[in-house]
Amino acid sequence: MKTKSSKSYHHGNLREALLEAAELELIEKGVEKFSLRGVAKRAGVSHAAPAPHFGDVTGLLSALASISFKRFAQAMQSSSDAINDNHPEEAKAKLVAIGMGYIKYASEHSDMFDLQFSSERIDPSKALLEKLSSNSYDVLEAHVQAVLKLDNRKLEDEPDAAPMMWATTHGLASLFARRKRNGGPQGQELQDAFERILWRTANAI
Amino acid sequence: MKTKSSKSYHHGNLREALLEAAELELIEKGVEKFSLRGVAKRAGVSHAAPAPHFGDVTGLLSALASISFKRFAQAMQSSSDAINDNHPEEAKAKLVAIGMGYIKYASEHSDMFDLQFSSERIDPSKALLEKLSSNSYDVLEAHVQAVLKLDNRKLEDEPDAAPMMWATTHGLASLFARRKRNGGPQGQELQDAFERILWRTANAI
DNA sequence: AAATAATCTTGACAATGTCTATATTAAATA
DNA sequence: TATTTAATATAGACATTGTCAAGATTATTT
Repeated sequence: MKTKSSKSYHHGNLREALLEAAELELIEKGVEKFSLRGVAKRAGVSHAAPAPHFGDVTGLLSALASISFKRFAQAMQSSSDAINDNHPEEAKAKLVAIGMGYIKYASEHSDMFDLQFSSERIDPSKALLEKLSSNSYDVLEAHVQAVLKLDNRKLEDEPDAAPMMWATTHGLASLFARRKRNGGPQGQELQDAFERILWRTANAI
Repeated sequence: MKTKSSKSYHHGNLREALLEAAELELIEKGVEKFSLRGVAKRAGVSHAAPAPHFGDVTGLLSALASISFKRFAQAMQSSSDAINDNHPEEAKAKLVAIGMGYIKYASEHSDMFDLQFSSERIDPSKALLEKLSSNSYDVLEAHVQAVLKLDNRKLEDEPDAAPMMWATTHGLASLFARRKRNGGPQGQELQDAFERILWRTANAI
């Protein structure tokens, strides 16, 4: 088992090291100023070392976006799990929690979030990316389904319900992430407003 | 009055010519691959000619984003104006039309829309940009106000109403624009679904 | 042990944004 | 009108970037 500090010609764990370096690069420089050479420098390898692992810069960023999608879905799920099971309005509360987890992830990891949803530097047709992207949607859709079930309704009866919830949540998240990036306000009142809006939307589906 | 085809050293109307060239460049290359030198080439001037007019590439793109914001607000307004004044639910129908205009602009001019809302290549603190951005929001807010007035409510009583409508509309628009960019479906059924969702949201404020 | 494949380095190339110096023309001023 | 001043555009240079090709080094397989 090779360690990362080994000075051998072969790194031994370069793929993961590059992904870690890429995340730092993304956080510090942002999506647009993200540089492949900068990543290589961070990892202490030559500028062409990433090629065998990721091809071009799009390949590296797509792999990073895949990681972000995994964490994203996980953040939503754990936000939902934090709702107590004997909550008076459990289903809706969990759906709102999903939305708040969505927003929280977007604001705390705005660069990764941008990479997922609004970057031309990734290739969405990469199989893994498409799958993980739809996984995230499925998490939310499952919670919408649970809410519909309260009234004995099904997803097929209400094809607009999940897209509506997704759109509102995504709109809040991306507008908030943008505002945060531009130095706008981001206090608790705003979070409270988001939660109220999500509740209203959950009640309207 | 100089014509654009004049071969004089001074262009005479370079600022506007560069903005037109920049829009073409943006449409053909996208935000990320947008090149200042490419714009200069299109306009038939040297690569450093844009500098006196816009400073750097951020200056040019910010100016272009300002133009887009103007058209954006105008598209929403004219979409609202197209609703007949004796529509049975005039106020809500106009609000929904605003949303549909929003979505239509995002899908028909997705590159300009991206530039407005999700690009690190513009400087949002440019005075004109901030003003035009809030103008767009004001158009929607005014329509929300008209809807609230139906029940003798005021904007101050319902601080969440306009943000909720904005978020849902923006979410639909940006998710749809992304899907379109990635070659996803974009049929009439989708437009109908958007309209139903906007109606639901308008009824929930 | 030898052959093959994967990994990494080095060097090169074109493209890009921006800076400086300079040329040309327009506008202001005397 | 003549001259000065400012604005506008060009040309050249520079550092940075992504990608490619050739070769060196090491793992892996045969």
